[in-house]
Amino acid sequence: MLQTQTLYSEFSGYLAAALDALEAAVVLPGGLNRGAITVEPPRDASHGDLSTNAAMVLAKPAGTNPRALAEALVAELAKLPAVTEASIAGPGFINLRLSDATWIAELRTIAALAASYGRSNLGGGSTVNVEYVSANPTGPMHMGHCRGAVVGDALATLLKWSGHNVIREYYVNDAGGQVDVLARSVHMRYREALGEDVGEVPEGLYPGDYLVPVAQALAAEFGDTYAAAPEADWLVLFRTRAVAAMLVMIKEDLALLGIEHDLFSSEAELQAAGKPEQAEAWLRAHDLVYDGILEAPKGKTIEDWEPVALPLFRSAKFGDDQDRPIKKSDGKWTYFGADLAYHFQKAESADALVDIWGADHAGTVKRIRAAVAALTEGAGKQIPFEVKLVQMVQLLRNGEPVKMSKRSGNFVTLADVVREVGKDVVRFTMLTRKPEAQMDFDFAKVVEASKDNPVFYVQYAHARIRSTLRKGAVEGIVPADAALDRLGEEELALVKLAAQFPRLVEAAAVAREPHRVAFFLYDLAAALHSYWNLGNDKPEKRFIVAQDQALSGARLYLAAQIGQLIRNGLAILGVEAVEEM
RNA sequence: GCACCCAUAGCUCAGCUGGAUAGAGUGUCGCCCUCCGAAGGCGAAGGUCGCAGGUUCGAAUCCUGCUGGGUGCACCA
Repeated sequence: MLQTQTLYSEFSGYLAAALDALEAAVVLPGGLNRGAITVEPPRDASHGDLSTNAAMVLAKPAGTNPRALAEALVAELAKLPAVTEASIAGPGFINLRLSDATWIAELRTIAALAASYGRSNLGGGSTVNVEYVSANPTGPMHMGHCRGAVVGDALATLLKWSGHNVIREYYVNDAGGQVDVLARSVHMRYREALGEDVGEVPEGLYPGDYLVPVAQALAAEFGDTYAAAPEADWLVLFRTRAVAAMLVMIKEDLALLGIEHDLFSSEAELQAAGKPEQAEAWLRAHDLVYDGILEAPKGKTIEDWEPVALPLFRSAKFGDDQDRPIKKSDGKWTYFGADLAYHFQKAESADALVDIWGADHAGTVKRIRAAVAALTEGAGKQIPFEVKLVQMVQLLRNGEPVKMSKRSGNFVTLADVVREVGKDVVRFTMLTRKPEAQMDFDFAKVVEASKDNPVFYVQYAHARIRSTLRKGAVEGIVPADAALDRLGEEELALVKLAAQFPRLVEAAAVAREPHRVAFFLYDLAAALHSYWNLGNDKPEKRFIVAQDQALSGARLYLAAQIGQLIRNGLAILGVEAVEEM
């Protein structure tokens, strides 16, 4: 069940009709651009329930002044049955106050749509490919991957709620030099498993113990066949086995976070299928790839640097520092060379591409965007391609930085952190900051179960609602919609906040910013707690009022819908709504 | 040297893609437990939105230039 009409979009329609009426009456010239018109709640609730800037936006092109136009619009809008008051404020804002019945109707809508309230058809079923995580298959996930994983996953769900078909994709870099290093590392462990004393793990190999079981399995299966054999005999086999084992581990780590991808795309398979060659041929034919000399990198001295001729992509034409090689001097594809073909492949089965990358890859955004734009345009369909850069997370423990170093093998694994603080805390915390801002993740603060901690604050609001409903049930009072007209100002304030959820979800999806949902939930929880606390001093404001079954039923109905809304928001974020705390 | 991100209350951060008197938590100060949950509640103080220009009815938000912090700058991934 999809919700296509929200209260706000409904009023946008009414506004458009009012403008049409003014055009028909020749108060307003036809053909004005209405794109900048908004219908939203005023920042200050005392101004009313809805506000529009239409008069200010249209006054100038219409050759009139905002107040005059606003007066004409107010006259039209005041005719709507849902509008109890229409007024002009400030430079020409039109503020509308809506009848209680309108809000009560919205409350019923929440109840009717339940777990679908907030879904929309904004995306019109178009397919968005969201690529996230894509960690190299050389070891378990570490905390450096965590933020991108959570943000990507929440974004994917958010886009689904907004009416997109979503492909969650993981790009497996199983073709580069680092997986050869992985294979060699496993070979060392393999010799160790056969009884050889390998001593200290040599510099340049992965030292992690997690390779031991892979090596043991190879030793059990093949004995000492490859112990003294030349690398060419075992490299592919060991690499394949190791990558497969690493992917199993990675999927387990992701499962701890509640993340499951639809598609794992292999770089090796992409290359085997000749995709990079096809891309290169097209780019060469359009003079976007040429054989040239790679310039020396600037601002950084490299001892053994010497000029080499390589096939270069003209990324400098698109704002990059210099043109970038798509092949290495040994004839193999560079990461970039394979990656542009990979994105072109993704574009074949999607209407839009979104990549979630760590900020350390920011320098490669321009070249890949330029290459993808050229390739998809060349193929006759322009596919929007966005890269969302997720900034670094600094891990702290009681204010002290926790060191992360993959090379040394003693990095902080994602699994350890999830086991220590829990999936919900990790996910919610990662979503309480806009992705492009750096963040600290302090173990001590994050597990603190108090109001300081947004996760618990939101979950507590839900638990409180559930416990109240349980208590009501014990006393024979259940949510009922018979006396909703008895809900007063304080109760309807909750409904008004709740009613913003659909437009918030849409805006968050358009901006690709799932963190907005987290902040909305925090606000909603605050409003719920605040209403609750009215009951501390005024027993007549409690959800359950002993002498008044009808009123209690109505309030429990409201509570039930707020609870539903919290569940919906948490579902987008991938966080559990708890029954009790 | 260049590119990208960030800069908002003492601290940690929001600010709905240009709207009205810039918000929340925390900290500080003052009150409040016989209570459907006090790990709480109510209230107060606290701001040159880094700086300087520009765009327009209107700027924390957009543009330009600075300052400060972060990240990255071989054919690595």
